[in-house]
Amino acid sequence: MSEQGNGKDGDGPNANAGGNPAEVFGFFTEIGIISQLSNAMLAACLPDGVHPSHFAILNHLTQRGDGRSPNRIASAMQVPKNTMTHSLKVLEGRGLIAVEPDPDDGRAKIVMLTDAGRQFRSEAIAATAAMFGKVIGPEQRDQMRRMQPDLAALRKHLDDNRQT
Amino acid sequence: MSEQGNGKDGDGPNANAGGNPAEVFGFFTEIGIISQLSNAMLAACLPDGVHPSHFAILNHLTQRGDGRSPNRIASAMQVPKNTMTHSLKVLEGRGLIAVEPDPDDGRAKIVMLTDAGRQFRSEAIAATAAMFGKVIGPEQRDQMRRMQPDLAALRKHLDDNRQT
DNA sequence: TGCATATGGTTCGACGTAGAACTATATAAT
DNA sequence: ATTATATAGTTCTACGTCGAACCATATGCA
Repeated sequence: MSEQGNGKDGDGPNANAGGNPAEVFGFFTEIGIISQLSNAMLAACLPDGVHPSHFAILNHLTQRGDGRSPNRIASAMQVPKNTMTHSLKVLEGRGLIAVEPDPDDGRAKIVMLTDAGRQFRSEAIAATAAMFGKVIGPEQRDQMRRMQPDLAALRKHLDDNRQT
Repeated sequence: MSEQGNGKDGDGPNANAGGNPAEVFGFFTEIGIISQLSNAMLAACLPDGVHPSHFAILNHLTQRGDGRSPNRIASAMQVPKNTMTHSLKVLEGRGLIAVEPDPDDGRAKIVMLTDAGRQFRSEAIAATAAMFGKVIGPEQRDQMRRMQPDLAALRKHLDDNRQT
């Protein structure tokens, strides 16, 4: 983002706290743009009414295993539970998941992947990989590999220290 | 995201196109999470009804200069122009910008920052910098600095090669 | 047992985002 | 000059997201 870089605008008592705030600001801006672009690429690979956030749920269930409660899924994806209620209704309506009552807890439910859901995810991943293959070359892959450790560490730090 | 990493699911004809697609997928997932977290931090610093996207517009006008058309701002931020119409109406309603007709083009308008808008942005930046200062330490700053060149290069590449 | 509190999920209302259709002005072609 | 086309903005509608209020069940405590 590049901010002013002259230290003129954010000058509170301890505005830059041991570093240039514009640097941090710019970094997150860059991150946001990449996130937006990659998300758009993913969205372009998904059919009709399936949003990237829906795909992320299928992905999560495949990797971490299904049979979990909506609430657990919601906190794993860091969205409020009412949002999860809505998203699960969409996925259920398309037959990609099945939502059943939890036999051990009268309040809770259990989310199961259907065969259609698993197949849908596989096809979406294939389509996405194909598209990425057109845009991501060896140079980009190297960049990603270089950033990966710092990126993961930063993500973890932010995740642990978030005040929400 | 870590995908399977066994190359079992996305195996179309040329599924991995010279690299592991799960690697790319995981990278973007990490990026998405960081974007979400940093955005949440920013949102927490903004008052009542001002969304990060609104703040981004003020920021853009400050850095790139005001007096531009809504359409130019929209394409710079990569949102559709109807979204920009809505966002500008919010900012105008709060007195942070002024929208005037373009004297040179009967169709177009011109967006100007107001003094209140400039001041609002300064205060928001100060608040954000303060919050970042609490969460971002020297180690994180080093990580960001290390990633910065690759990140910028990747962003530019994706930006140039997007099919939208 | 009975009551307070916590937790899982849903409903409601508000808002940001975006595609499609529309109006108005500008530009190009004939 | 007239007509076709492109561009700037708006409106309409639909959808994802989320805070707040709400209901039902579960748990802790007296």
